[in-house]
Amino acid sequence: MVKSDKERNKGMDKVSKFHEIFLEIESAILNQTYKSGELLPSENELTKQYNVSRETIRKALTLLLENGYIQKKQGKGSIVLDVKRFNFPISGLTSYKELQDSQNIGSQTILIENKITLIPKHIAEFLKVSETTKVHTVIRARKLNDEVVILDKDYLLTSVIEEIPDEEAENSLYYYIEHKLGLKIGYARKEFTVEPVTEEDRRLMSLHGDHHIVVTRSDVHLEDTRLFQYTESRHRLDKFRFVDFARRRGPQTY
Amino acid sequence: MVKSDKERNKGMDKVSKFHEIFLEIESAILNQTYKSGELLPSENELTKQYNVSRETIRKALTLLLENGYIQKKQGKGSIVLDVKRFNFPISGLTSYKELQDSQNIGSQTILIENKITLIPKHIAEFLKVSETTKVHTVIRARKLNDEVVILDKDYLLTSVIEEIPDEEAENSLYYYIEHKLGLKIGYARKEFTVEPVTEEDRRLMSLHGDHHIVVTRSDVHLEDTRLFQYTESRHRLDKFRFVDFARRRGPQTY
DNA sequence: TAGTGGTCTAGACCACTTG
DNA sequence: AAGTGGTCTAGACCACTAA
Repeated sequence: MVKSDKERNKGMDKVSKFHEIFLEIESAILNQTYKSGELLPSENELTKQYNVSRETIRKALTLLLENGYIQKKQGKGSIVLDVKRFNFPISGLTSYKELQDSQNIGSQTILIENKITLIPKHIAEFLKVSETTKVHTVIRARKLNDEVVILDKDYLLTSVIEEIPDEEAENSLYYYIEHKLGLKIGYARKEFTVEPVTEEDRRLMSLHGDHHIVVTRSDVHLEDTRLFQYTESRHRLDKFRFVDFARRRGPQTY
Repeated sequence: MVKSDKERNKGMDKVSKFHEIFLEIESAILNQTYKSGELLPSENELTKQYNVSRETIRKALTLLLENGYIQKKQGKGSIVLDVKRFNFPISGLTSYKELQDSQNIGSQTILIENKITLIPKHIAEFLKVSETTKVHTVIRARKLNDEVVILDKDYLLTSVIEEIPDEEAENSLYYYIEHKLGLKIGYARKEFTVEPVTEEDRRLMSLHGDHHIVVTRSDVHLEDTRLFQYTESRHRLDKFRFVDFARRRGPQTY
């Protein structure tokens, strides 16, 4: 018996037509079925190919646009951009483990600490939560070629996430949260700065006499806007790289 | 005589209904007319208020969502996020001058160089353009409290931009390009790294014995996808800060 | 169950590009 | 003039939330 779409996609994440079409065209661009510099089929053409309405095609194209795959031009068409040169999207919300997997970098995670504590005072202030809030404090060192180049310090609210097994912390927190707990991650605010190294950095990381370190801080929220995580990720200067695709939001008003 | 919308908006940038509605609601959020944590009126309600169709309201809300103003929740409504804490959008494509204006920081720009040259070899390779390409080389130092903390090196293709008066370079290149030349900036790819300081950095900037510097490189394209600018912006470590709003694109496929 | 947002449609008109 | 993308509509059905 043939399963209906709904049955087949039970528990899946996105089953909308426009998202499916987005994924198909994305693959075709990564495949080079559609080559950089060329035009995609017109919206009317895609409407016929996929047998959907034009607005549905347009939603799919909007996703491609936002993710830097195409540029649209009125009267002309949708031009495929050169996506090969920046084929790993470090931008957006992506965890360390996901990055490693997508880039196949030989690396290793060492779990240094995983315990429940009161939230550190300065973090409570930053997040504007009570100082009596309890959090899982998870500290992990990321090794590359036997050197610790990244130190991740995560604080996860126990009110949202009850338990964190060591095995999960050694693998991927986001995988655990999304796939095992079934929570949906929504958005985050990130801040990048460069700061003097701390005594802890010197103790836990393989710093070659560096005096500074790149620090990224973020507060991560679920889709229902509940705050659940504060992250501080400390990167050795020579191993830090951040790539972003940015679209002009229209001329600013001066 | 009353002017029609089209006449009134001659040469303006966006006159679509959904964009107007976006701007109005954005102001209302910044005004605190809609307060953080509260719900916006429902889509049906907004449909009546603005006398437009629901899809038009939804386009406006999508803009608010992407810019971090709201979070939508099916069955619930659109929740206004706390936007005050991060009220300057460093993310996206924003020029130095625009940032200064929006933050009212007392600062000064010194034009060090503005001349037409052949494109430097390493940049030609990076951009995959011919080494015989001619560019405006614009080098500017950004002073803050009498210290040079940022060094901007811009290379603009003469094939797209014929002339750059010194006065414009001292003000804002983006303002000149968009408002005086009428070109439309589309998108850019940015890369952030930390690198050892060069002899030029030492000569032109007020470095206090720092050994490293934050470097952001980007290639900027027009809306019609033409490449027109390569930028290298060098920031003193203690003056660098980058803030980003990121939305999870849905669980990654492991 | 009523109200919310999420998706989708079929059609319309407009602005822009190219021949 | 023909084809492209940009905007907008009115209506439909679905999935989720809260009472």
